[in-house]
Amino acid sequence: MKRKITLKQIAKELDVSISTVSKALRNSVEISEDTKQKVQAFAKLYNYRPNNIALSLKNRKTNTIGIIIPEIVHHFFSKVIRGVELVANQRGYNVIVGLSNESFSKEVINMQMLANGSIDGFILSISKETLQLQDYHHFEETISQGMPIVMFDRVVAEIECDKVIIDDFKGAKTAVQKLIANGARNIGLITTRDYVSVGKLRTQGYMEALEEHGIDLKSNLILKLDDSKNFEEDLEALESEIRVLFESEQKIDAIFAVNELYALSAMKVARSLGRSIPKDLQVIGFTDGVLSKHATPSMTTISQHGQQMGEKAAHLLIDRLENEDEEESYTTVVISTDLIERESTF
Amino acid sequence: MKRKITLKQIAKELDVSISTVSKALRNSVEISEDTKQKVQAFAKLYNYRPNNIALSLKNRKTNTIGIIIPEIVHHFFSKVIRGVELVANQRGYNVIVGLSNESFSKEVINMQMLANGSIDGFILSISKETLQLQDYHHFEETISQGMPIVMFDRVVAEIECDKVIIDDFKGAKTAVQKLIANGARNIGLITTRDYVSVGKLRTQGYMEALEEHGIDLKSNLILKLDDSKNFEEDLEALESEIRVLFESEQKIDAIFAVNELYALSAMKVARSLGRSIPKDLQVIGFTDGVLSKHATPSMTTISQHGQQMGEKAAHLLIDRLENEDEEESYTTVVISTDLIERESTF
DNA sequence: ATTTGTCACGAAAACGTTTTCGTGTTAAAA
DNA sequence: TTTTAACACGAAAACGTTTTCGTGACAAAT
Repeated sequence: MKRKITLKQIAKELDVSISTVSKALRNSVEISEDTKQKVQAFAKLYNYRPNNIALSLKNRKTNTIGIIIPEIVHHFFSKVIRGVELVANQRGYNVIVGLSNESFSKEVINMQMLANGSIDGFILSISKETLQLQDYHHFEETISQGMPIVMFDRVVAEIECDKVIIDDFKGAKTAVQKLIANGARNIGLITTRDYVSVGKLRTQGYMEALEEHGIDLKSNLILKLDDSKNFEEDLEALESEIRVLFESEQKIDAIFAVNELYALSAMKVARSLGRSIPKDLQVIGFTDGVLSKHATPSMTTISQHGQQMGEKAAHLLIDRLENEDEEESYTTVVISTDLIERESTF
Repeated sequence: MKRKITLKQIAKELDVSISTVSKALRNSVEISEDTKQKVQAFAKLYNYRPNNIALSLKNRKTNTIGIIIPEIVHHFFSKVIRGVELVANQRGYNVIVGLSNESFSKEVINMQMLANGSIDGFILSISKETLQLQDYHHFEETISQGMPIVMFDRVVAEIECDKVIIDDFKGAKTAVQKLIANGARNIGLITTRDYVSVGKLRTQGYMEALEEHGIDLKSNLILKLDDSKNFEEDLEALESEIRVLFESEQKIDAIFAVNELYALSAMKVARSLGRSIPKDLQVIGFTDGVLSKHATPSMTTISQHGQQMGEKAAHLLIDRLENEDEEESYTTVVISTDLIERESTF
């Protein structure tokens, strides 16, 4: 139950000044070999470690980065955290997490809690509610106080900062092109309402792929779901919406879904309607998830490379932190997606 | 790019002392109404917030808790984090995460990084390697320095601290009892080697359930997998081990698996061998996961209630932090498991 | 004998707070 | 008029570091 030992205690014990102890421990030339040895031995014995908080205060630098995400129980986001933690640790930083739970106010509060000196910079992905409200003042405020932000995945053009995204447009287009190449002509799209930028871009990718192949866009084949509903908790609702799509559009021969759950549910519903996958219906999802991999049949997906995004975001942030002044220009890094072919397509 | 404003700056600007500003902001009776108003208005205008680091140093309290887990890309652990974050935030604490990646040395290093003043206490689940090495000196050291630890899920009797666990023994027993009640008599067990405590307990629960029903334990029905292999990356290996079990023990009519992946793979292999679920084979897994829920057929499981564990752990830790002195007795909280019946059993 | 220089160390400031303890001013009580 | 009390505020210490700038002792150079 002994408290951690401090410089002051070592100094008193050895009958030298605090400064001498500090210098001795950092091997300063100002201190005689004798004293150094004495101090270092004592410090080792008592397992002295400099107090981080004191250092943070003195250096005005915490060596800690804050990450704010909408949800942690989510394969993609936890992969991002893993990436961030990995490079943060490598480069001597800690990671402190805040969850916005997709709520604007929790996002704001969490940022305020951390922005008061606890961290040196943010890595974040914007909550759905914030995207809907389009209220970004907390980001602007943070940045104007000299605290850098790196946004990933869900970003927004209005805020100038470093960003790490995937090419949602191109990824979606690739997926749909694949379906077309495999012979599909009536490709359904299961997507969300448009306020989340990534959903919008994926929808556009879908449309462009169709157009390039001279396939008319049929709005009946597009199912726009209200993403504010928590379908994870109410699979019934999700599946019944999808069922309606399949029943009213019998000729659908492929599905592109903007996330894993939608794609999986589409497979499930299709099978329950007696359609076999991929023979009668090919499916591609957009995700990084575990469901696609372990589903039966396993699902072809567009991978998001969450960990890589996290790593890149961390590097961007730390680079900026450690090159004060430097160039003021912000970069947007695009992580390329991959088409992971599995059993739900030919 | 203006730095955050400090008490000192406000004081200079308003031509009063730092103490006056501090007191005015905290509504001290020592300060006249006039001055209070003036100071508070100014502070509001410049969006003053006390610097957390300075407060931490002064109060010798960071209001931050550290959580060390073996892996974040894992449904159970991310649910625990969510629980921890939830109550931590409610009670005014931040959460800083460290990942041990199942490695002893990373666990030690991570704890050292955080123990030097960055946090007030730990919540952690022990890495596999640490459990194997049985080297717990870093926990003892941390505790002896007056920093409380709460362990969850993977705990160890040697260390005295608060713990949050589930009743692995009883959960497993319940699962097997259910299978027996459903008519199964040749129940296979898919488990891990014994060094991870939870695996051992679940295995014991399996055995006791059999014994109570007078069913002989046949060691041929038990598949012990080497958990150091990363089966998530090598499904083939996992499935082929399970296939061997099924092929050599044709009479198996039920499977109890100690985690989600094993259970799911068992279902997959069984189906590929032409057996239908649950008619020919019933399956119960032990988990909190998303795979069980979304599998086809969906899987009956013993739930671990990860979020609840996280919440409880956070409460235990914060209670201890805020009731210094108090009772020195440590408690072990057992979170009850539930049998979640789905389609893989009758 | 005086100056110069090196050596080894200590004092103090600074980071941003909170809090204890004065202290000068004014009004009320003796 | 003198003592007391309330009032409103400031100085300073403390939390644990690092770093700048002295400074006293002693040896070498003049």
